[in-house]
Amino acid sequence: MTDPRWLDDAEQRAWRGYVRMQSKLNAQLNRQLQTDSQLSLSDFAVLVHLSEVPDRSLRVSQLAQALHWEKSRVSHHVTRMERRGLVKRVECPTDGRSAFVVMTDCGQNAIDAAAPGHVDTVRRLFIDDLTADQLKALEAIAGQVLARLDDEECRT
Amino acid sequence: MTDPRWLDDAEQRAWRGYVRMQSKLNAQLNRQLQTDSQLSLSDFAVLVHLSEVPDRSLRVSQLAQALHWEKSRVSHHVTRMERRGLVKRVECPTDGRSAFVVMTDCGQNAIDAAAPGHVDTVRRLFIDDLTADQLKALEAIAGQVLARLDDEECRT
DNA sequence: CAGAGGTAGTTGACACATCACCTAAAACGA
DNA sequence: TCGTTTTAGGTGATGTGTCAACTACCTCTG
Repeated sequence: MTDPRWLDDAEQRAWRGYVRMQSKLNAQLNRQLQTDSQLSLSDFAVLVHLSEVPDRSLRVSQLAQALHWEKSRVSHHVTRMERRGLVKRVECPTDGRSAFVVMTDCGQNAIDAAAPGHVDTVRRLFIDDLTADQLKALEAIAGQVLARLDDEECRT
Repeated sequence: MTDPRWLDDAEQRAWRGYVRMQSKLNAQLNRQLQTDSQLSLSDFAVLVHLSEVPDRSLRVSQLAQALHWEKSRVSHHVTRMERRGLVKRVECPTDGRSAFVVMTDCGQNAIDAAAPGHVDTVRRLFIDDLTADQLKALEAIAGQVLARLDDEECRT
């Protein structure tokens, strides 16, 4: 490692601001969803993906891909959600290794009940404070950084 | 809850991009720090704050305030870091309730060793891909959103 | 100086994430 | 067809984060 290029002032401010925003925003969104709907952001993400798909059913690996989660994370999370009746596992008849994750009616109700409050919170805490230009800037930043992250990931 | 205002296309793109960037970036930064230096981002944050302070020592509540963490989180984390010898607890002689968290030499070495690689990763994955304007935009966004978040928090 | 109330910190229970490893069922090639 | 490899998914251990409840100590007021 050659002499590191420390962050200059502007970089420092941007980075620390971003980190702090990110962590607080996450915490608040989680808290709102949890207290108002007894769901975590992760539960919500899983349910969203299942609700957007025919039969409300995806294989574990598809879910992992859609969510950009590791399969083990999906598996653990599905186990917990299954315990609460939000989803259930169904074995695949044609491939003995495979398992479907199916959203139950209870899961559907949960997300229907949670979605409006969640969107509202996302707006209140984030979207509605930003101008159209800022949204565009953010989208661009996310795009660039994600490209870099994906790139880096492949290289591994 | 009146009819929710769902996100329009641009908002959707910005929001989803941000969420995804945020989660992947976090994961990668954590992974790099972990594999190269056996530290988590949280460990790193604690050590940074301790290293910037006289005696490398802060009371738990000061640490909590500096990091914007709950005191319970600090307590748990300090326990884990203490187990690894990165910090130690010292009772306060003047206030029997209080405890100091002091960075050990081992902790100092750990952060000295970790910092260059971490900054480098932050640059590679994030900062260096962004223009000065983008950094300024990001700082502004973070500022606005944080103001809103703090505001919301007080209100509670 | 008693005791009411606040403050500093810890603890236990639980949810979450990651890692390394494991099992079983395909798929495939000699 | 047999044995190897790949693929789908699950498991256990460990570290992390949150909440609610708790202990011990300080402080302040009558």
